[in-house]
Amino acid sequence: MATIKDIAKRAGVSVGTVSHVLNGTARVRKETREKVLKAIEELDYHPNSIARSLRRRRTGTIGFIMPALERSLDEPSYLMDFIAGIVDESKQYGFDVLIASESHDGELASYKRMVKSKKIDGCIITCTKKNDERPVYLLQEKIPFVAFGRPYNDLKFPYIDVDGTLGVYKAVRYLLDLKHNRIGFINLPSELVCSEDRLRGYINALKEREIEIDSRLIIEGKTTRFGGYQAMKKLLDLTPPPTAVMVASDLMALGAIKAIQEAGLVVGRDISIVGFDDIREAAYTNPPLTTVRQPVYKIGSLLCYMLIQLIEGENPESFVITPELIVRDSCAPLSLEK
Amino acid sequence: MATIKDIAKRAGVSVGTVSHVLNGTARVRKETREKVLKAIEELDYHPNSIARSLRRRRTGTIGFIMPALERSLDEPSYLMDFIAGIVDESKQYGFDVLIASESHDGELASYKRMVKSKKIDGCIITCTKKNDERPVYLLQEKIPFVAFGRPYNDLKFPYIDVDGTLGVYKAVRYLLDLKHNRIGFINLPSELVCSEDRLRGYINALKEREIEIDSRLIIEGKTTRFGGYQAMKKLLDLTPPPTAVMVASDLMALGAIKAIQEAGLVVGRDISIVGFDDIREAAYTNPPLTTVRQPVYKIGSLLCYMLIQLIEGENPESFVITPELIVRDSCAPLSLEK
DNA sequence: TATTACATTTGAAAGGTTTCAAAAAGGAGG
DNA sequence: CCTCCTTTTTGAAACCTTTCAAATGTAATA
Repeated sequence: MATIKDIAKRAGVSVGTVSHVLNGTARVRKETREKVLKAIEELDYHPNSIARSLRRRRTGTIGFIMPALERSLDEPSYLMDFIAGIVDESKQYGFDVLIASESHDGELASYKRMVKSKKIDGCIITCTKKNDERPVYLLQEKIPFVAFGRPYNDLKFPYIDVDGTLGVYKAVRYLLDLKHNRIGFINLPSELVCSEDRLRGYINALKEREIEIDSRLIIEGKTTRFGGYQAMKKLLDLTPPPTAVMVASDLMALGAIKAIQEAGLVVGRDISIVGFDDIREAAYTNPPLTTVRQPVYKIGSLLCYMLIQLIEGENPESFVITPELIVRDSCAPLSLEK
Repeated sequence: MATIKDIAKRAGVSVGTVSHVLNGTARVRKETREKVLKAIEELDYHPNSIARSLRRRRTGTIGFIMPALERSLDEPSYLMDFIAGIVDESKQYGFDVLIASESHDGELASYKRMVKSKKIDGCIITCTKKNDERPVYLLQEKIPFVAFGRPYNDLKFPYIDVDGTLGVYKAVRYLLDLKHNRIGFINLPSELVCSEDRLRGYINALKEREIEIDSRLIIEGKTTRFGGYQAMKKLLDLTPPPTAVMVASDLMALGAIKAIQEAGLVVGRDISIVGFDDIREAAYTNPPLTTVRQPVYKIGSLLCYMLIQLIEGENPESFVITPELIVRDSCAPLSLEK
């Protein structure tokens, strides 16, 4: 396989010159450049990126570690879209994406491996938890990183977040406008940073209408379909059960729908459901799910861009995205149900 | 950050010795080893894998490129499971996974980039097509690779495949046993190697029962939910429409179910459906989908293992997996429908 | 012609490992 | 104490780039 030396020899110049042609790091006479380019073409030379990384102290690779949480059942979720966003964007800048899975032994093991081995220039984290060790570690080791999800405990790092409070607020207000006044809320596990935000949206909406919060209507479940299924069962056991339910993730909403169907009720007639995420499946449930959209692919690609900025020494701006309520057919006015 | 030199200095030995301790490439006296290990511990030293890769001419990284086909709509599909299988397995052997997406400009561009840049030791391909350029290229460049899907055009490479012919055959025979005799078949695009196999299974099953093949009942669709939806519409327009349909992918089956529901029919009563893949959603459709299971996570991890063997100079055995029919509730005997 | 300034090119070091031949150390036998 | 053999350790080359100071070439100016 051709190396830079072969090119130098063939073009009759020094390796330094070839390097300059390759990287534009110095002026080189036009004729010389052309000789070099010709040799490169003829030998089908491609720089060895490993050698390059070693010398430059930059690998052109970013890391992403699949959160174990989302993979508990390897269920369909936003993850594939998110990764696609990262990968597509990274390509624009000549970066590659190294992917790993969270080790079962200690959260941090994978990050340490990635970071210490020097294979990556920075990484993207998602699904931030309260008291998450990862940002602390990455900050301390001075590894560039960006996160999907806002910082907790006054740590400082670049992030993108979706305004979960606003999203849930919009959704619940929508249910209230449909005359529902006994609205359940199925939330994410409280260890997740975003679960608190979403709960606040629920509370805000109810308070605004001066509806008393009934804590029995608020249930926390695992982030899986089954988690939603179980939570919904509990809500259906209440007397009276809620006439509408806000579910903090679509995946859980799918489980909730199943629970409702099993109880012989019809979603969108007997009981209204709103989800959160707008995963692909949401448009295909029966009835199609009304939900709060998080543009996950976009967030993936934006985060990737931010990370690359950070790696290049710039200072990307963090921001919060305003989610949109996507109205489909899983909700109906209360009056119809009577 | 500590380098091997720092360790050598601190332990009072040469770098060569440290390297030997690290890799077990030579005997070193117990005391010496302990001195070295102590220094490593104290300085929290981790070998720089880039330097190591350069010298060893091995990166400890394998590549996977997301097929554009499956991503046309980034729909949930087997891909996430497949990747998880690869990533989890690679970890066992200290390999990392580099992930890229297929370029729109020319199939091969991503592979060339990965391969030529020397970032990977080998790669995994999936979704092989008839006249696929990728295996040809990889073979020619002598890049170790393994494939999910058998070779076409007498190329030779290690692969794992699922016996699509047998899978479809089993499924169709199951429908025949339920007394259906007008069975539709929605197939994958014919450019895919596996589409032909699956069609053969359909034909074999019908021939065995001496049922004539009606070519109007065989439709090819895109590998998306919408593709299945469109194909099903066409089948429903036939007079008479089929009483049962074999769909060559679950994702397409989801679309088909939607089309059936829109036509006011009930899946599992008015019309029977069998899918192929057993994606996560299959268990959650209404009614749950009877389908042919491909153990995708397992295939991902097995392929990963095979690739690593290949990289290490061994000669992994290719094989074909016998798929299993998972019976759920989307099929009913013909008699009931009358 | 000698001097200066500038554009272009070069050579070698550096980046952090592995590996191999050779050197050093240690032990046994004479 | 010397020789021979084995075990352990060493030093330097190699992997392929980038980069920087220095060298060379060229043209313009005095």
